[in-house]
Amino acid sequence: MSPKSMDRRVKYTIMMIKKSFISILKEKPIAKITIKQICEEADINRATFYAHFKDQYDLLQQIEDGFLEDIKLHLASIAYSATERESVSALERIIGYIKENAEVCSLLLSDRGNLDFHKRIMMIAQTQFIAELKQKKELSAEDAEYIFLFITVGSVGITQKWIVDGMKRPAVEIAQMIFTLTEKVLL
Amino acid sequence: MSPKSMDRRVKYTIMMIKKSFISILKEKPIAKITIKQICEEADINRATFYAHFKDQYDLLQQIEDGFLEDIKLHLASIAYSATERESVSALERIIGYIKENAEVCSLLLSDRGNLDFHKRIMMIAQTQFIAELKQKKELSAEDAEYIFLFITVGSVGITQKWIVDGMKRPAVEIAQMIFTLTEKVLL
DNA sequence: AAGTTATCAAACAATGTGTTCATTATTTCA
DNA sequence: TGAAATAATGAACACATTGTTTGATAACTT
Repeated sequence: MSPKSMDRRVKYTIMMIKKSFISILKEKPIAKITIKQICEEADINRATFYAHFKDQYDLLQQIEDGFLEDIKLHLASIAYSATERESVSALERIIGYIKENAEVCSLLLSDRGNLDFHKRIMMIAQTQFIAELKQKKELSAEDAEYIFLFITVGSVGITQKWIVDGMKRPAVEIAQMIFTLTEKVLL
Repeated sequence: MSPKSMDRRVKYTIMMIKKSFISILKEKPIAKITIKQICEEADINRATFYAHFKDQYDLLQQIEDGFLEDIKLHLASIAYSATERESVSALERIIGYIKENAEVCSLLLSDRGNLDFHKRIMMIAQTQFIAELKQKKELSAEDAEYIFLFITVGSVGITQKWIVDGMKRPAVEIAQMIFTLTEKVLL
């Protein structure tokens, strides 16, 4: 279902529903949001909602998926990075993209979204970077997983704090910080 | 409201409700759990539920709070630890306690519970440990916060994975791993 | 044993859910 | 452009959950 091949009506409907949902999500946790409310705010029939989404959670999931799709595209243009400069740059790109879409991101990455989404974003940037280091160092598969997890989740934590604090620092700085901490752990 | 001062009936009611809730939480996410279902499984009147809890989320919150209370007690017996051995031991204690109460913990710390709860547990063990290192190193307050966050959230990630993997490794090993990674970051 | 307090069953209006169906509006493409 | 295809709509529906209130009953405390 690429947005290109969609009927214009469908595009409009989905756009309005997502917009409405995001707007409501700013005010209350997802558990308190009703389908009815989403539809009223979007001025979309409730039956139409059910034609596209199962419930609020399915809707959130789809928003997140679309987001990751975008991020992947942003990264696709970057060649596989072997040097530090390139790694940091990849991280910076992602973090910069997050800043551009601050409104939605700060929602999805705040307490509102779910932790899995955080992880997925960070893993995109680091997976290949970590893969190399698995080889370089002589780590058991399981140990490597634990360390990988430590780094990934920690990085997510940092990004989240940065967002909550209003994204005042430049993205490069955060990217550099994550990279440095990662290196230390892998020393 | 310490459990000591409670009417026996109240103790019983709350016990049954929590038990029922935990049991249901194994099968479905909290959002899909209804008050009615909790009460039926607990054989408690619905009106009685509302006398004690606002909703499922309030109930979960209270379960988590009780849990943290327990953990704090477990730690209270440990003197302020300055050496590595003592720090690791403190971590091991917590992780060991988690293992003892595996059933509930694996729920609260899995995707089911919320991230804040993870953080709160780990912070208990590390707060004072980190405090020292803020002084030793010359870090700006903000930088220290970011690094602290990286470590805390990363540690939570490791513990979570350990639980999900069935807690096969001994608790000391995980404690040692967290300590080592923490030290590396702070190097 | 008497007084206090928690739980209970039953009932209630209010609200949301998920689905169906005929009707209307928009889009697609031949 | 005009016909066929498709999507959105409004209304209605049975059903479930919610949160609250009532007076009666049972258990606890002192």
